[in-house]
Amino acid sequence: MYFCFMKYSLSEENYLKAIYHLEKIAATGVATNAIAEQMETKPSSVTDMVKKLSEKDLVNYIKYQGVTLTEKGRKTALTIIRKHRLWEVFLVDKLNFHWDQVHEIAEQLEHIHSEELISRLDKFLGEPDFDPHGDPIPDKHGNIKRTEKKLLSDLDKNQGGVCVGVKESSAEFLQYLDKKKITIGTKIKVLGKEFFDGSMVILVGKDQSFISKKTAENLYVQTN
Amino acid sequence: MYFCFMKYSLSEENYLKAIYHLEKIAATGVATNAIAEQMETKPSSVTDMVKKLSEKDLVNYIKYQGVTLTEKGRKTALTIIRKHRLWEVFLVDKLNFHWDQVHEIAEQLEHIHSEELISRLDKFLGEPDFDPHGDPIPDKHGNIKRTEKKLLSDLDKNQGGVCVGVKESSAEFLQYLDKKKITIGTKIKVLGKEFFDGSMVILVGKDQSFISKKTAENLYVQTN
DNA sequence: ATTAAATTTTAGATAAGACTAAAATATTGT
DNA sequence: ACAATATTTTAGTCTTATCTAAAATTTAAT
Repeated sequence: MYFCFMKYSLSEENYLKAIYHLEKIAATGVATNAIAEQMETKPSSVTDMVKKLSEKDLVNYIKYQGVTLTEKGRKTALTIIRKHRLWEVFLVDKLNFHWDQVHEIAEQLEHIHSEELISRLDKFLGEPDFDPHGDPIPDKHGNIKRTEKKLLSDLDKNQGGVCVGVKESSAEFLQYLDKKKITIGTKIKVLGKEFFDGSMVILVGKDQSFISKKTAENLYVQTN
Repeated sequence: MYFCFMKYSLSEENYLKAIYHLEKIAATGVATNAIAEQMETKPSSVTDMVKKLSEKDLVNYIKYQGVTLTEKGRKTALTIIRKHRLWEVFLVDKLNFHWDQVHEIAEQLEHIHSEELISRLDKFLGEPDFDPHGDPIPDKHGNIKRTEKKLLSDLDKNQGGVCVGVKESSAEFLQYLDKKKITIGTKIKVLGKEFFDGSMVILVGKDQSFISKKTAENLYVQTN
């Protein structure tokens, strides 16, 4: 398979991205309905688009049986995700945006077509491995650096780790974490774990903090 | 007239920009044909779009009599131009693109919708007044800083100035200037002017250089 | 194993933006 | 002034990406 830097439409790119993210969750082929919900569109529109993507060899599609990305589709989705995450780094690191403000803008920037631009942006940002939410940035070939990532709630007493991401990424949650002085790169150590409600006392930097089970279940830490 | 940060479509924005640039040249209303040529589209398409822009109060349009921008249209065009030029500065200053490589990418970036983004980008770049081609960057209200700009060919012997822009901006010309070590900000002094062909001997930085009349007629310098 | 419910697809419609061909209006040359 | 030419607009078609409503298929329930 040769390199094929075909340009796809905004809509096609968004569908590929949505399917990529849904594929990670659903073990089977991704359902039309699921895509429709994610894209905030109607199932019938999804069917149409999926047929088109299938013609272009970006997805495997059999009527009534859901969708999976082809290799070509997966690569394409990953280049879009790469762009999205690099732009997020730019917005946070260089323009001092807050990590909960950047998603919408990156949704637009990810569709700018220019290999050269992204290659230079990557260098300018210092070839980062993670975006501001702790999600890994694929390299230009679509390879993702996999890391040992655990939920904070899975750590035992006295275990420690570095915050590398969030599971839920609502603005509310991110703002809450901010108040707790927890961000990507923050070192966390579990000082105590309450049995009956799963709450924790943790060490954040040099200060103690109390967090609920729900919070601990939505925070990823790297332990190695 | 209150502030109205309506979002316009890609196509609408491109028409506004084209009309803005054509309006500077044509004294009268801008001709449908001229817009079609600039936009690489057909006159009939222009008529359709111009009607739509007129409905939205962005242009004044009377059948068969050409188009002019309304105040609202002009302001909108200027915010797009502002974005275009700021992104060009970013591409050249931060990503080390060459000034003849950035136009196409900026054409895409100029359509990203976010006030906040542009405001922060502007600060990040040091609130520049000129883009890499020497064109002025409108401020957020659409005001352009006017400067005394002359063609190099209009300077007399021993007069000097700083290169602030080009009239023609083809890649060929920009590359030629580059070979001559002439870029925005380069100090130039006229050492000699040949009467019969208008060619010049000039001082570029510390070196002498020979340029043709044609070149001198396409280089803007600031003399004050 | 049928029927009921949910999901998915088809068929037909719509809106934006572009096109072609033909009609309408302006401009120009004599 | 008036025919010839150029420009501009209209009318109708096309594509992309949507939608609704109805039909087809799959899944779930008894």
